[in-house]
Amino acid sequence: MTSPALQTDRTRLTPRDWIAAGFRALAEGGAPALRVEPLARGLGTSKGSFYWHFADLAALKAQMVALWQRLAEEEITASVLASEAEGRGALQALIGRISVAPPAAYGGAGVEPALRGWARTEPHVAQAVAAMDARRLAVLEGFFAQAGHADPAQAARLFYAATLGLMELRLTTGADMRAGLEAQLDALLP
Amino acid sequence: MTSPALQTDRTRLTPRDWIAAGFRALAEGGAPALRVEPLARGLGTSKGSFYWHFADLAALKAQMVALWQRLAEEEITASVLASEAEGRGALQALIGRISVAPPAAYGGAGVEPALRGWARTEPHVAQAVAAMDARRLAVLEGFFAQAGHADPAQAARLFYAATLGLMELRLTTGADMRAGLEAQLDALLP
DNA sequence: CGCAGACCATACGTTAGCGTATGGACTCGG
DNA sequence: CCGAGTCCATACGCTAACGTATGGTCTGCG
Repeated sequence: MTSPALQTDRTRLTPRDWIAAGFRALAEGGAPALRVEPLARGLGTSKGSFYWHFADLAALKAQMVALWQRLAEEEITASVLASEAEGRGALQALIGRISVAPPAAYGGAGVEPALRGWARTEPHVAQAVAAMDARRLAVLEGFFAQAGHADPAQAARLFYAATLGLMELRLTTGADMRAGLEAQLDALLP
Repeated sequence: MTSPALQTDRTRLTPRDWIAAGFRALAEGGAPALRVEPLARGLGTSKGSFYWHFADLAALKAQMVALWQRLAEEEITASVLASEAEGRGALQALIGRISVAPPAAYGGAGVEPALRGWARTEPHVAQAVAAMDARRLAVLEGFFAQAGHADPAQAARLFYAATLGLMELRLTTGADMRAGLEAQLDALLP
């Protein structure tokens, strides 16, 4: 990457460090864990650092949402481009991407559900999530149409709903994401 | 019902009133909205009343979780009993129950997603949700087995995941719960 | 070397909420 | 009518966090 020091160099912090810490806290403890002083303690620093890099807590939250939107959007375009395959092959490629826990270094696997929970309290986040849902559904619908499904919109809704649900179930029961998605695809594309 | 005054009689409050208010707040603003003084303001009273009926905030939360467990369990047994039909008929009856927003007067439609979000921060809730997931999956598996599905466990997982996902999507896009569930059933039982 | 700016620590003042304590008010049986 | 119990209001001390203000430290550049 182009960043000189991607993680902490033990002394100076960058805004990205705070954002990464924010995603970790979000995945761990949900939206109420996004507080300045606990984050600072977690990073072994003080809030003086935080308020140097950010105007206030809302600024960090806004940047987190913006980053999530960028990453999720990149996931979509990457999926579209990577799947030169037509029809079913594209969907299987997509499954590979989804089941591998997208955001990786930032956040991790639990970010998406936590962010959806966060959306319940902050309208700004709710709007971002709603927009992303619509976006993803549109792409999925295209895939299912290519694959020759009779009702691509319905199939997209079901596939996406199952994806969200399996994410949830991975947290309570330890459901296997990939196997579930493949089975769902088999059910929808007989 | 057997309750003498189910809602407020404008002066005296009961524990159930506080619990109902708690579910409304939970559905509205998520777990962080479960605070004593805001709840009191919402009920037009003071926290003196709250601490008369409950030892502390944890007590209210515990009773809320307990009540949710009872109601959800009743939903399950009602579903099992109500569906004297075998196989597919039982599942269709179940869809009718699910899509109608179970908890009704308490809470409402948004309670389940909010509670799942709440589970992320409080282990007590997480355990209750995990147990309920396992319980529901077991019942669903039985239904799919009766309906003659080849892999009832997988089908149950997918149907339940789709249900959870459609709940989520109802909040962002205004997805139609019942139609989605019926379509999912068609996909799983060809 | 020495200063300027970037970065962080600390000490405030303020707010929101928790739980307690204490003193009403209202009700009902005697 | 009156006391006992039920239910609520208010005031208090406490804590955690917010955002500000101010000073300290380090680093590179001139």
